Amino acid sequence: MEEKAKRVIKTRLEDLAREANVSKATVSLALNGNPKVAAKTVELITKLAAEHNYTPNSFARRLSKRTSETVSLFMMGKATEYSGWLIPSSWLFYNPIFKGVSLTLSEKHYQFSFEFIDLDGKKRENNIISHAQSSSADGLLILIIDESDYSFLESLDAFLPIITINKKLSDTLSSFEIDNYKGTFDVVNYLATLGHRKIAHIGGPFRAYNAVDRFNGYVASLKEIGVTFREDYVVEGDWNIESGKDGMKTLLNLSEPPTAVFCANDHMAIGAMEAVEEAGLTIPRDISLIGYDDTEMSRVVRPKLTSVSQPLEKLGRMATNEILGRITARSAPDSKKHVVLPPLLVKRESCCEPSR
Amino acid sequence: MEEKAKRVIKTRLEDLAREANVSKATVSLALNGNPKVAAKTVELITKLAAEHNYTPNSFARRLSKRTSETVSLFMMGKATEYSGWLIPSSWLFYNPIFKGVSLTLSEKHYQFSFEFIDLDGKKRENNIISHAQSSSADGLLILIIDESDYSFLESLDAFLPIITINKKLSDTLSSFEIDNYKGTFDVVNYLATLGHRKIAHIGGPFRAYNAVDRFNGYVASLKEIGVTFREDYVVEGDWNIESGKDGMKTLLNLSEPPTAVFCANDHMAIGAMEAVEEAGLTIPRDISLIGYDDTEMSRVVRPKLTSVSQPLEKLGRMATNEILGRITARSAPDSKKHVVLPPLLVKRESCCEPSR
DNA sequence: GTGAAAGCGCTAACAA
DNA sequence: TTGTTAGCGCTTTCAC
Repeated sequence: MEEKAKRVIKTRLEDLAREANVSKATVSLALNGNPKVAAKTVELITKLAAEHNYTPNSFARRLSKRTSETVSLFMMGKATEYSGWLIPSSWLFYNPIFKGVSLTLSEKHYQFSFEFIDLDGKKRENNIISHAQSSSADGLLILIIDESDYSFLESLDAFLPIITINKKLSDTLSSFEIDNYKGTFDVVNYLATLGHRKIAHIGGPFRAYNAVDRFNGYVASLKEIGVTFREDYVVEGDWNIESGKDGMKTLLNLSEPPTAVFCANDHMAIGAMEAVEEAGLTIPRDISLIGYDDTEMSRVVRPKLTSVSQPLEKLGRMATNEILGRITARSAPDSKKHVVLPPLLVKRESCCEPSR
Repeated sequence: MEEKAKRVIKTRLEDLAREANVSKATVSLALNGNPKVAAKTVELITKLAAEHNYTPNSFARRLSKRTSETVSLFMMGKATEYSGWLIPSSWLFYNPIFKGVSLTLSEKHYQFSFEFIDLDGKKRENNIISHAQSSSADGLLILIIDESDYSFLESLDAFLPIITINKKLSDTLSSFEIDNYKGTFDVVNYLATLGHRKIAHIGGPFRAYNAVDRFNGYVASLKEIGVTFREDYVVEGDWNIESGKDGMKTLLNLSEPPTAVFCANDHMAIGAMEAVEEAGLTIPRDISLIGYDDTEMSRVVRPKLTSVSQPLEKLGRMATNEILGRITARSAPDSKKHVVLPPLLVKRESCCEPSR
């Protein structure tokens, strides 16, 4: 193999044109399904294209059409240790979304680009804009994790379709999320039905929207079932197993420990289990326990963990379809869409009536 | 906001040129660090570029330079139910690789494109070639999962740098993998040291390379410790929890059941645990158990599962760095690289001396 | 040290 | 129905 031959020689539009004895324009039109081209010309060209395994140079096409046929998924969060993409414990949460987005995009022959954007970085605004520019996406899917000032997104949306996932930021920015309130209400209500009144909460880090929403949901649900909120029944974790364990220890040391605890994710619930175990107590007899996310782990621990399952892949697919629609519509829709999908309480073995 | 203003107006090279009172060529050279440009010209242009938040149109540049600054990660497998990308139980295995690749690429300002390639599809060869073309990658990282005929990759490598991950296909194709033989030997040897002779194996689906390698490693290690191989001590699973459970049931029903079983991944090991539990036996007293992959779940089950940890993220990073080197070298290296990284046996609570 | 000009491969008016 | 032509925004000789 000669050194010179190292580059793959791709057939170009021009090659096909020469061979078919037509112009480049005709080939282009034919291949793009323009109805004005004669049927037999189309046939010939298609045949030729197939023979030569022709694929258009996507850069040339995009340069010319001034679109990128790309949508970017930006994951906005603080690049601290706990941030989703960086630690395994959150993969089970992000992966389904990721999968939904990437599969949908590839079905529609769109490129998918993924970027983690660090909110701690200075000039966050410029950061996301330059990311958007360099990925030259036709649309942005923004996965909102942490609380922050996202107001600049609204003006960006005027130029570039934007949809937020996991959190509705404002009326003017379309969003797709899962109903944390319903999820938490189902949890608290289930516990109440079982007879629990002393229901504690181990939350995620309160700079994360999901953590805050689930906490708020917990508080609201408590009110709904007529139980007064106790500050000492709430502890803040960091999504990880260890923090759940610590949280449960704190709760167990209370003069009046809870009979049930609701954790904002499965990992912390599993840590909590360990603490209960180490304290010589058993679940659910002494403490009822509920997690969130319905990860595989919840089915694997003993007792099996009651949890809340979320249609995450569907969320990703729906958001992707919406952004694709916005891109092809090429104008702002009359009204912004705000979709909230319901989660589902999955009852397993970690809850029962209170014994005290 | 006018409808017309919908498109983001990016500053172009030309805009900077006009403002700096130089030609497009100069701006281009200056921005690309060409030493022939006068220092003060460079300074001016850089300042202007920063002010205008200039990023080059990547499509124009790529079209002109005839490179894509993209590397693709192709995941080659059968798109049946169990295929990695499609089921959660394998995410814990693929994610670290994925993460290593994508992070390294983004550090080097390369684009990352990801594609799942279905080996069941007809015209597999064309399939991957057209995928490679349409992603127009400068290099290919190929994650090999299932056994298949990959010989066509070698000729492709002459045009486009290719590196396989997870499996060495041939001498002429660089590869990065983790030593399944060492991993399995450490497992079997550990069990032998404990005094076990009746060591069974629950394998993955035998069309998967990892499953085959771990099985072969098991057989070879048995020989090494002087134990004769028994066919009835091997059962084939499908990586999932349920299949591990079924496998263990089969093993338990043997007239002479094993005292230890080595599972080709953690999920199956956890299924096996369930079967042991249901049979009224306990781990490790009645049966010693070892998994593979060292997923989080292994730390979460009771007893904690002994497993084999693999430097997957590092594997992804190394492979990426190598392909980047190959791309910039722009010629084949003298010799192909074959890197095999060692795994590590992580001892936990699921093994002890045999009681029988 | 800088500029003019050609060209990367494709699309899209506008003509013919 | 098909061809001509002019870009898209950047890089890169080759003159000056």
